[in-house]
Amino acid sequence: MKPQIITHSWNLSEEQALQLQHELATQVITEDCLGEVKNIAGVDVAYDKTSDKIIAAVVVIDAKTLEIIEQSTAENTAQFPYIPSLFSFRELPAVIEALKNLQITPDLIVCDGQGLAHPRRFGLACHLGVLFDIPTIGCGKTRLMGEYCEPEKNRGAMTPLIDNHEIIGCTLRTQDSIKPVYVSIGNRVSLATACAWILKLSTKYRLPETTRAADHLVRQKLTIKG
DNA sequence: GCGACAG
DNA sequence: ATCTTGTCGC
Repeated sequence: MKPQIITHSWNLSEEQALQLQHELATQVITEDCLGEVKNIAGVDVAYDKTSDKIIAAVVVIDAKTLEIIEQSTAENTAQFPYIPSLFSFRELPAVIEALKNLQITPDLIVCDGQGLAHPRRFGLACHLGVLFDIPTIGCGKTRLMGEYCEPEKNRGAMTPLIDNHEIIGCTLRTQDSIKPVYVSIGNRVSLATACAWILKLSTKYRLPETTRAADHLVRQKLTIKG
C-alpha cells in the first residue's frame, strides 16, 4: 500500500480509546473526495471459537467486473474486549496488518460495521478511513443506533437513520423483501455515493460482494488452521 | 434504575 | 463473533 499510515498505540484503556475517538472524529471527511473507483476492497474478521485468536481478511475486487484481483490475510490475538462503540479497537489491528501486505492501494474500502452511525460518529469504517486516508463505507448487518424506519420492500429502497435530528446513515434494501443493511459514511464519501456503491456491489445477495468475498476467505483460513 | 448494544 | 437442524415462506 502506498499511503502513509498514521497509526497509533492500540494498547489503550477504555478511557483512552474514548478520548482517541473524539480526537480522530474531527478528521472524518463526509463529502465525496475520491477519484475514479477502479477497485474496491472488502474487509472482514473471524474469531476462533475457543482461543482469543482472530483472523482478518482483505479482498480487492475489480469495480466493474467484481472479479477478485488480490487478497490478503493476517492473524492476531484480540487485545481489546468487545465493547459496542469501541469495536474498532478490537478488530482494526488485524485488519491493518492485512492491508499492509497488499500490493494494491484500494480506491475504496467497504467495512463490515458502522461508520458515522456511531455514538461519537466514529465507527470502524471512519477509524480505518482516517488512519489510511482512504475512502471508506460502513455497511453493517445490524443496527448500532439511530431511529429505524422500515424502507419499502423493493431492492434499492432506503430510509434515513436518524439520531438527534441528524442523518447518521441509512437503511438500504439490497434485494427485494430481505432485511436491509445499514450504510453510513466512513471517510471521503457522501452518504448518497456510499449507498450507490453498496447497491451496485450487492448484485445477488443481501451483502455486497466485497464483504462476502472477505467473509469467505476469513472462514476458509480459520478452518484450515483449526 | 432499566434496556440497548456494530462483530 | 460463535454454538446449530430443520423448517417456514417467497
